[in-house]
Amino acid sequence: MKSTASTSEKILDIAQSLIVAGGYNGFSYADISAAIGIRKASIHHHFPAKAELVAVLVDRYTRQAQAGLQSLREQAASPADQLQFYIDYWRSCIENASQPFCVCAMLASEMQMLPDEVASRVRAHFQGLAAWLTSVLQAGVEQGLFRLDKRPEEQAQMLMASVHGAMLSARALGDPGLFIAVVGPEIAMLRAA
Amino acid sequence: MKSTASTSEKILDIAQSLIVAGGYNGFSYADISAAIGIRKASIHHHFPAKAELVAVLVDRYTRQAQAGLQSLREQAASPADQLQFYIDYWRSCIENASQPFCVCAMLASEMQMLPDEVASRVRAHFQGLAAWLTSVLQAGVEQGLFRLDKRPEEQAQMLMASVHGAMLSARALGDPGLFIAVVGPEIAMLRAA
DNA sequence: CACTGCCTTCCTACTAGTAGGTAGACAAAA
DNA sequence: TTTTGTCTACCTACTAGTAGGAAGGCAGTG
Repeated sequence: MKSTASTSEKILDIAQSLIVAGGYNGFSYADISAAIGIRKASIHHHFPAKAELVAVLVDRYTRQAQAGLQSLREQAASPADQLQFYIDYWRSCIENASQPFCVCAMLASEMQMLPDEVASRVRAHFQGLAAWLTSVLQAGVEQGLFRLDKRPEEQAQMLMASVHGAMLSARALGDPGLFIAVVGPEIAMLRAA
Repeated sequence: MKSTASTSEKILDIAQSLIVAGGYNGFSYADISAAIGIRKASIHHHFPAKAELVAVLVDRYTRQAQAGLQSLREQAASPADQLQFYIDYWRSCIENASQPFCVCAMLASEMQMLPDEVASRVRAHFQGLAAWLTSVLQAGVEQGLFRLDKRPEEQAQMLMASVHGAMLSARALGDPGLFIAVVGPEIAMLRAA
């Protein structure tokens, strides 16, 4: 089962796991170099500048996320299920301590000192996610599954903040159960009585 | 209105605002040096190592926070008010965009790569805060003000995660209103009907 | 077929600048 | 006089980034 990923993809994979662990300033080209056995200069060949590397990385991440959300909307029967699958995805990531922690949740906390080209992409990711959540909530309301206190856009923002906040808290305190303890009641409240 | 703070305190003040903006790896002795007009070496006189500086900083922050929470418990009449004042403190900080963003919320997201002496202190801060929240919730239950779904310890952890998560989200998305939108319903739910 | 030239990928070797940290001199205060 | 705080001057390790070349694949051309 050899790795068939291209070098650029391997670089992005390693960079992503390093960012998830330590943020934008928490890794260097030397770290990537050591991790995949390639010289620093070769990384610069693929990604001339660090900001560009991370920008491409966030683009890739957003693309994957959007594809996942899209297929979720096509496969899951009801808006309630779609929302539940979304939450469950992160819950299992956190419980298994599997790396795919949300790279944008991490970068978001460093927003203030991110290069513009990165910061704008992180914001774009959140916009895309909020749009998906909004449409799911909207559909749920129309089908009589959800009952919202506020406008779907606002409710989507709140849900997103809860999910990412809970994700950070659960990891920081080393208590995976915290994620579902925070997010669970939040989505339970959306359900129509 | 001259500053009467000692050099060490000025160093800690600047360091704190720098950490809040960019995290542990987001600032250097040179940054502090430039900000308060003192040489790098002089900072090393006060704080030999960076990890030590931040450890002292977190200690100071925790001490201040505990003092604030203590006086809150003495002054505010009911547990419900105490909780409300706590939330309001952060809400006003975020809405005024005044710097006193929680330095531990920031450091928590970098937990994995913090020096041990810093990480343990950040955890200690959260433990202390959780203890305060637990006792407030407990008192509220005894006075018939709150009705909790879970044990007070758990509920306190959840509340803490929500507050810090909402804080990070509100700042990242540049939407201060998000803080109260996320935290508000959370505490409303605690209230006995 | 061989030859040429281009392109991709990776390399060694380097740069300028910054990181955290140290040694020792000096002045003022205790 | 010892202590405290600051300085200049320096160190080593590491940062992102560059220059230039070697090796191989892959056209197209004779």
